[in-house]
Amino acid sequence: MKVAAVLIPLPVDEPFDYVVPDDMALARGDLVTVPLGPRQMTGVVSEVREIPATNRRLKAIVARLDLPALPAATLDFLEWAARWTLSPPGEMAALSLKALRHAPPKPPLRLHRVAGKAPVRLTPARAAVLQALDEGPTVASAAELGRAAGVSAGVVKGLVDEGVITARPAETGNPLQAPDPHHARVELNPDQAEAAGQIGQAALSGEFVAFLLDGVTGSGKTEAYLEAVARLLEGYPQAQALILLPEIALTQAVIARITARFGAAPAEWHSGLTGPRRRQVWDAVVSGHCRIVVGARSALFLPFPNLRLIVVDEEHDGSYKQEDGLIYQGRDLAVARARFESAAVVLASATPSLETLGNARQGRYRELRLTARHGTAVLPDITLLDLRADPPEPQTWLSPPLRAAMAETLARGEQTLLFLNRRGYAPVVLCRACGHRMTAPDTDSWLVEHRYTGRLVCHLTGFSMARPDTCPSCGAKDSLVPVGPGVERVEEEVRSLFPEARTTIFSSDTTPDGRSARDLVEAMERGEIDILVATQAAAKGHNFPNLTLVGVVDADLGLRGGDLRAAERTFQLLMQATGRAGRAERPGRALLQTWTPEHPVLQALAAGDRDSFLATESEERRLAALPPFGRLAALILSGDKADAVEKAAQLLAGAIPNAERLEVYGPADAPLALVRGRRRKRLLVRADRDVDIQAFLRAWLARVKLPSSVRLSIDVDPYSFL
DNA sequence: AGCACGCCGACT
DNA sequence: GTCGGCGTGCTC
Repeated sequence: MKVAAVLIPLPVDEPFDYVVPDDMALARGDLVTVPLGPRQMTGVVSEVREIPATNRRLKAIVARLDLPALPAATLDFLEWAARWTLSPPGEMAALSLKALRHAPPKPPLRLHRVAGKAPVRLTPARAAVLQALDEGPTVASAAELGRAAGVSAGVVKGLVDEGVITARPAETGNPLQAPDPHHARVELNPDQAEAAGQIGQAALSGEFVAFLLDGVTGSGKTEAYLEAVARLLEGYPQAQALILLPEIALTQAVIARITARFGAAPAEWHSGLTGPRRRQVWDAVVSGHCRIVVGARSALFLPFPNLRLIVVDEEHDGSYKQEDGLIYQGRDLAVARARFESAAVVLASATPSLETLGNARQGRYRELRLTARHGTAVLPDITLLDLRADPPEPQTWLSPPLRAAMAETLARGEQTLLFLNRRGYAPVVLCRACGHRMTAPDTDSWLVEHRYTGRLVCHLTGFSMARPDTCPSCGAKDSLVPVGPGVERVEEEVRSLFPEARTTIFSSDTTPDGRSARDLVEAMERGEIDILVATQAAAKGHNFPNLTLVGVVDADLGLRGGDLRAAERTFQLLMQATGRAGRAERPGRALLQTWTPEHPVLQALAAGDRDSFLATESEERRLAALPPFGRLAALILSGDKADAVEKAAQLLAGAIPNAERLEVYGPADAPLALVRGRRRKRLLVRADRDVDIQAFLRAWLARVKLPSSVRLSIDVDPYSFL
């Protein structure tokens, strides 16, 4: 008999076997409906094999879905990714199938008036519809025609039912326009042309090649990789390319540039899409019609049959790391996917991660450097402002030299960006009477005061509460005071210092979606804003020609707390933020306020010396045998009851297998020991680079049976140490 | 993940 | 004497 192993979205580590009905042709990658207890689920066939009739009673596959199978390389990749991240393979595979829950949008209708046929009752609404049809386009949905006539779709449907209007599905063909590689060629400088040539050729070769595309802000990385996409499509028109971006705010700008370059909009893929649109893009990708996809990290799981090029833009960006649910590093999976596809992959950044740089230096990635800055712009002059010498007045955050520089900039009619990577008004709220610090009721994190909403917010869980009048600890009235600055508080200070200036905040609270972010960016580009107070939402990707001063309010922020990548992240963020200044003809400068100007990260920034910073940081990691010179994995145990979590941690700690060149630390309280009412304990594994850390983890976990009241999540290559 | 089975408190 | 709490375990 024939049996199929089917991956279904369950937290189990193996596919389930089902009998293949005799009349069903089935192969690896096919999508099927299978019974699971009382339910039915959609799954992917991982394997079909012939076995002798067995006494194991297996259920049968219900149906093979009438959809293209997952391409072989896609499925190979998904199964590998599950093993790599120690995730259930069915759940990994399900990432590729999420769009199937929706039907694609209904095709528009071709609407015609039937000659000589009048409605039985000509109501005003019906007359409006007929008039709109006579005047307007004839290809539309019933709802669109109704909207044009100012009535509901029901009126249109009534007329169709009565035979006054005929409605046939319009032939739309490919809903996504085909990109034209010749549409709008751009002049490239020699560095860009060299990079585009190498990437394009690699993508055409059908072999796996990884590139680091390393170039300062404004050196034209986007043009270079778009030209590589153009060369690929010229040489191989059926090829598909995937461009990954760290966040939606950036996608609008890149999409506009792709549309301009290729004369057709690429397909977008991110969490903001509607279900039907997702399905439409999914269909177009799996059928091979869709050539260019621009998306967030989840686009990595789309079923491309012909993927030849993956670009990971801003590869150093922390948002490629997925932290909840399935835990993975999107940038690393992108490289793995390219390997399975025999495609080229480009990791692009002005401040590459140490991991990527290490891979380049070891010869695993080819290094392409863009050195020339666009136009006449130069990198800004970076100065450290020692707050010990020039402290701000009490309860203010801008030092006298920074204020003076802002005044000059304003007087010249140029723009200032004040950068502070802290949302809200104040990061901490204290009681003046008893010293109580406001925290979330079920989480070990401080509540951040937001004045715009008048609420205290937990940035970790989203919990919020109205600001109380009395201290919940001692009951004192009006004793709660905000401590420290967030962007809202800095904005308040700026408004009182420069009441005549046009001041705006840019943070995820004020611009929650791509559209509002784009509006704000455009207002900034048109010079309608004098002073922008921004979190990292504004740190990257935008070109503000009249911006000549960047003030970093707290350059020390992020260097505190000391996790593995603190220095690296701070360097990258500040480099991106200061890189905003002086992108057009005017020279820019950046002033960094700090209490520790001697810190190596800040010294490297002030010297504009990225390579020496990276060399120093890299050496420290090498000495400690930490990533990228060693490997890490975190095991987080969580549960409602502290004693159960503690016992499970002891159970795990007692079952550590022997291993060479590998150590286990902990168990210890996770840095945030209480999140959403759940206690958390953490164990950390460090291993040398060539140790198979996944095999070790599997062997370890096989030895213990954890109670179901405690949840274990495994993070191979943890980033956040929360 | 869902969903069922299974042992201990307050109700018709 | 039952209805229902969520702890434990299973789903091919």
